[in-house]
Amino acid sequence: MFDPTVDLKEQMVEHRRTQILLGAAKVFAEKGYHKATTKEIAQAAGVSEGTIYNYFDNKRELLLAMIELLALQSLKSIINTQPPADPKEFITIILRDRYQLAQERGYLIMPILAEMFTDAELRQEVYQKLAMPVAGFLERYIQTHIDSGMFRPVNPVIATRVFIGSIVVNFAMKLANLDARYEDISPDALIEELASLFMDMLLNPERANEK
Amino acid sequence: MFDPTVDLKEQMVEHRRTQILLGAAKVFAEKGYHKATTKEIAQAAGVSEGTIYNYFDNKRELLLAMIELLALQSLKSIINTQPPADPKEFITIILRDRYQLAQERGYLIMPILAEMFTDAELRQEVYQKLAMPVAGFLERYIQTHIDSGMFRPVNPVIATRVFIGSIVVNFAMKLANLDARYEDISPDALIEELASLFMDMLLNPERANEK
Amino acid sequence: MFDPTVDLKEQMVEHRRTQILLGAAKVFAEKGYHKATTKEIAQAAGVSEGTIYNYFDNKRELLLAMIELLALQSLKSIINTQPPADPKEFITIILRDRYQLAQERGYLIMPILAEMFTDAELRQEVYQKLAMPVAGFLERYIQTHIDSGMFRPVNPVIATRVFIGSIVVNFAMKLANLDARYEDISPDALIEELASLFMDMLLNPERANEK
Amino acid sequence: MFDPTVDLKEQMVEHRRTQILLGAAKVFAEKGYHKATTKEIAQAAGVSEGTIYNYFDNKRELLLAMIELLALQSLKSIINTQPPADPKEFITIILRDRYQLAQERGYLIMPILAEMFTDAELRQEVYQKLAMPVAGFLERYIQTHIDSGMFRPVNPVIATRVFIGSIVVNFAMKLANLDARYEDISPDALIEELASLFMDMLLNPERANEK
DNA sequence: TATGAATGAGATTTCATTCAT
DNA sequence: TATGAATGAAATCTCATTCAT
Repeated sequence: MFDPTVDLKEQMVEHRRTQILLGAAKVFAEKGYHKATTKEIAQAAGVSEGTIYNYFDNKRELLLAMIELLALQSLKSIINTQPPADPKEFITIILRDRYQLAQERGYLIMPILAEMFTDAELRQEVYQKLAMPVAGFLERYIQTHIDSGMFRPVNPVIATRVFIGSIVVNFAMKLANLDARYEDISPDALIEELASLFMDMLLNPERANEK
Repeated sequence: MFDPTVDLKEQMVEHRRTQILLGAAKVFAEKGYHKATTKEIAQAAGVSEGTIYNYFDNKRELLLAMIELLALQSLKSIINTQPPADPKEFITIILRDRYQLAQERGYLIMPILAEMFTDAELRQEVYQKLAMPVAGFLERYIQTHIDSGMFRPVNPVIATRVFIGSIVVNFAMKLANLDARYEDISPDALIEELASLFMDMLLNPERANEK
Repeated sequence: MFDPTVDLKEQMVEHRRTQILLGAAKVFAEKGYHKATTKEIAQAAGVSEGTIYNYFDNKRELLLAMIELLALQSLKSIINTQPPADPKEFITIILRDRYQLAQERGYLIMPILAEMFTDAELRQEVYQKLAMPVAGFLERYIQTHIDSGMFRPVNPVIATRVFIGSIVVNFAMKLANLDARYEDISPDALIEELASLFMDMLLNPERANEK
Repeated sequence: MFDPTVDLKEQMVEHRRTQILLGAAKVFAEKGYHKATTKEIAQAAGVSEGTIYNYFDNKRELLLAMIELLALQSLKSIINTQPPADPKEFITIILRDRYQLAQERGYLIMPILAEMFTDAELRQEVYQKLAMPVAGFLERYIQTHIDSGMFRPVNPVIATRVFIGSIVVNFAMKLANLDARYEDISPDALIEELASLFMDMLLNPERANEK
């Protein structure tokens, strides 16, 4: 039996969840998870405190649900890209994409990162859902190019984390206003420099001559 | 006039502060800053709750004081080292030293890192006191070797953050048991791989021939 | 648009505020402001501790709100009275009214008076809201009768405070069981004696002959 | 056996008590009894916290002891005065004396008065030791003059409290900066007005002619 | 289902008092 | 006797969660 009201209902529930989640994200970003109160979240989401508990078991579930939300947005862009043949060009595309994501959604990820350091379960969750999909994609890309002889025989797992750590720290520096010298580096210049460094790190010098 | 009791008293005060700080560090590491209660901290430190407030103005000061404690321990080893002539050897020494620090004092830094994402003032504090001293040292080292022609003309500020980001993420992976594949990589192998990657990234290929 | 629920809600809020305020008054009267705990106040008001803070920002606001409550009750009776022509009769009415107020609401004013000696802001508040309305009324009354020649040309500001000080101290003596001799003076006798004293103080002897 | 050291010791003990008491008075006056901490009192008195407890059982004893101190200073001047024959002159002397006392030692009496409203035992203590000696003296003075026919046959107990209440409230107004109009009344003018009011209240009009 | 007032456990912090030196 | 560090009970206030409407 086909019951269209079920779908409609599900849609409405999903819509409410997202509405609450976005309210929570806003407040988490401003105050951090612990200092955000459910009252503030309710206000930001435009619902009452009680309603939050109709859609989420407790405050922590809001944080966990935000991971899924982020994962969705984080992967959408990166995975579907058809990699260009030139690795530097590809890395530049990825850097641009991640920089944009950091700029637009950085506030969403900050409270999650903060809690990761304390909460082992959350750590697992974030690693599985947010980090691994991207990391795995990069690992495979590196491995492929090692096999083809274009990249040096580096450890792709480690090299991927070098890549991730480098961009996380550098983009954080650029966006957090902690070091005045980053103000003099344009986003494009930063991306170009990082891409160059990675290329020098990865490209097989023997093959480079062929080019 | 020489008054030895002043020194003695100061020593005792310092000792008590450290005792309380270590208790706080223990509980912060286990539960995170926000979920750590002053009652637990007092227990862990072996003092009463009231005593904490004879040495620190409030709970947050415990976190701030931990930064100083860490900064002291963090810098002691790295700065006083007389860099060997071979850059790879030098970087390996640094990596080994940081790995040991991460292993031994990682638990101290986790709650601080967590709060950094929420607390802008703490962010500044950590950057000034913990990050910059090490980063500045590396920046100067890189600059010197660029000037001598041994390193490529990279941006030393960015390259330093690549370095820091890479080791933070890789050491975190190794120590946090998040990815099973890191169990198969020995600390030495990890350090060797990272050193190699950095060398490839930094060494001037033209000068490399001279060697 | 007419929305009767707004009024209803406001009424309920007002009712709860009063309920809590009366609980606080009870405990303040018994123990004084500082020794009264929010736990006791909550019990006396029949609500939980948390509920107090849904209606008042902090403990001190309870004290401040009590001033308004008192001011309302204190003024209601005195101002609306149409003064009789005979001053002694009028003063007797006022004394009776104040005596009754002291008897019935004295416990409300004691903790406020106590805090006045410490808290400059409260002092201002009480003077503006409690003392001045009554004092101003008396001052004007005295001035009018000076102008008409019935009262001597006394300073009405000072005379009013003589009046107020006299009845505060005498009624306090009568009600506080501090001096056994006041037990032998009936309220009516006390009021009559005070009225006589004030009349002797204020009446113009030259006009008195006319009578 | 005569032992001069006992006296010396007692003197030193008395001196220390007074030293501590004056420190307490200072802090009580600034912050009120409840907000004054023993640490502050110790500092103000120039002793350690522990030492306070060698001379007083607890914080409250400091307040009780201050009553004795005040009683001593309060009575010294008033009782030993040989009353002049003219009542107005006498009352003026008393008013001047009390005004000076209020100015100089008002800060000592404020915290005591504050606690009186809460603490029944203190109320008794203050009434017996501070109020009654002065009140009794006035009562006897009034009674004597009633007997001699110079004063009306007023109730001396009540009239005395009228007197006390009047000067307490008026002097408080003058000294507390609560009412701007008191700034325009000089102390002498205030005393003169009060003396006149009391004379009108008390003097027997029949005898007044004799004068 | 939505509301938001009520709850009360629990957190931080203060401070009078004690007591070993 | 003087000290002042240590104590820990107790106080105020917050806030996630519940539940009657």
